[in-house]
Amino acid sequence: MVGTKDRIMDSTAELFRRQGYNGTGIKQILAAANAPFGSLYHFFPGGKEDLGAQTIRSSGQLYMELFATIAVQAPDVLTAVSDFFTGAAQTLEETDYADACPIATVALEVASTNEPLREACTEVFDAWIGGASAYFTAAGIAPEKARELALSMLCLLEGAFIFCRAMRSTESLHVAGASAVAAVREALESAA
Amino acid sequence: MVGTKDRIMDSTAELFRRQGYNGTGIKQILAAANAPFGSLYHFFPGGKEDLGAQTIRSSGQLYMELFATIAVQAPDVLTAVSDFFTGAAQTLEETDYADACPIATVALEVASTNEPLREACTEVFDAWIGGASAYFTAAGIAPEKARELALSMLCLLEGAFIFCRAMRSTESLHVAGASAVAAVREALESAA
DNA sequence: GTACAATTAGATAGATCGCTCTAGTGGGTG
DNA sequence: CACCCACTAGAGCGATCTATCTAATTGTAC
Repeated sequence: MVGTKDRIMDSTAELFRRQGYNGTGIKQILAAANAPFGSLYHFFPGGKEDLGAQTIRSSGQLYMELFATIAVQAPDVLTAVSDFFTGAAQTLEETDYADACPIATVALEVASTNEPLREACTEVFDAWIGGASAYFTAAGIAPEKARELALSMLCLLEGAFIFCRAMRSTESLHVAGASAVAAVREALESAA
Repeated sequence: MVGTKDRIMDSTAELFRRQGYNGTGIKQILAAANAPFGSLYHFFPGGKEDLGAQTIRSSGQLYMELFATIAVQAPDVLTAVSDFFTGAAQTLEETDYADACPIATVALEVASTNEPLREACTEVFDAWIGGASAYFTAAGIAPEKARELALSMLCLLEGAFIFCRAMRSTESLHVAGASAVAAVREALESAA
C-alpha cells in the first residue's frame, strides 16, 4: 500500500504541472490524494511551501530518470534524443495537452516571488543540465560543447512545451526535436 | 495623459510576467496602476478574465513589435536574431531576472484551466510564429523551412527564459541565442 | 446652466485561501 | 493491560480573493 505522504506528493505533482503552484489549493490536493487534512501538516510542517519544495525536487528527479530510461533503451544518442521528444509529444496528446514539464509552470511562477521554491527549481535544472551534459560527454563530445548542447536541447524542449500546451498541437515538439537531433548529430560529427 | 484603462493594462502586463495570472490579485493591479477599484469593472466588464485576455493580446503584440524594431535596425538576419537574444539577456539582468516573456507564465497556467485565456495565448503565439516565418522567408528561406526555423528559435527563446529566471543566470539565453543563430546561418547557406 | 453619460470611489458580500487547533483513532511495544 | 507515538479527522480562524452594489464626481454637448 502506498503511504499517505506519497499519495499527497503524487497528487501535488500532477496538479502543479497542470495548474501551477498558485492555481492549486491545498484542499484540492488533499481531495485528489484522498488524504485527511491533518496529515498534510504532519508530513509537511512547513505547509504548502514545504510540500511544494519537496514535490519540485521529487518530480524533477523522476523526470530525469525518465530520460535515463529512454537513453538506456535507445541504440544510440541520436535515437535517444529523438525518442525523448517523440515520447513527450505522445504523452501530451494522451493527456489532452496537460502533462508536459513537471516543474516549468511552477518555476516561472516562483522565480521572482518565492526564494525557497526558486532554489528547488534551480537544483532540479542543474541536475538536468549536468545529467544531459554527462550523457553527451560519454558519447564523445567535449565537455564544454556537451554542456551547450544539453542546454540547447532542454531549452528547445521546455519552449516547445509552452507552445504545444497553449496551442494544443504537437508541432513545435516535433520541430524542436528534429532541431535538437540535428544539433547533436553535428556535434558528434565534429567530434569524430 | 495616459488613460486609466491603459495604466491598468500596463500594470497588469508587468505583474503577469513576474507572478503569473493566479499570483496576481486585482487589488495589487489597481494599486500599482493607481486606479480606482470601480474603474476595473467599468473598462473590463468581464472582470479579471476579461482584463487578462486583453492584456495577453496587447503585450503579446507589443513583444512582436519589439522584435520587428530590432530586426529593422540590424544590418542582416543573423545580427537581428543575435541582437534579440542579447537584448533579452540584458533586460533580464537589468530587471533582476524578472522581465522575460510577457505571457509564458500565464500561458502555462491557463493552458489546461481557462479556455478563453488559452485562446488568447494561442493567437499571440500564432502571430509570433507567422511574423518570424515571414521574416525568414523574406530573407530567402523556403516557407516550410522558415516556419520550422521560427518555431525552433521561439522554443529556444522561451525555454531559455525559464532556465534564466529560475537559475538567475543568462547562460542559457546566450547559448540558446548562439544555437538559434547557427540554425539560421545553415538555413541561409542552404538557400543560397 | 442643465442634462446626460462616463468615470471614480469605496463599502461590502460571499467564497475560498492557507493554516492552527484540539480531539480522537489505531497499532505496536514495554 | 497500559502506554505511547504516528497518524487521522475536521471545525474554525483570520486573511484574502473576485465581484457587486450604490453613490458621488467629472467631463461634455446642447
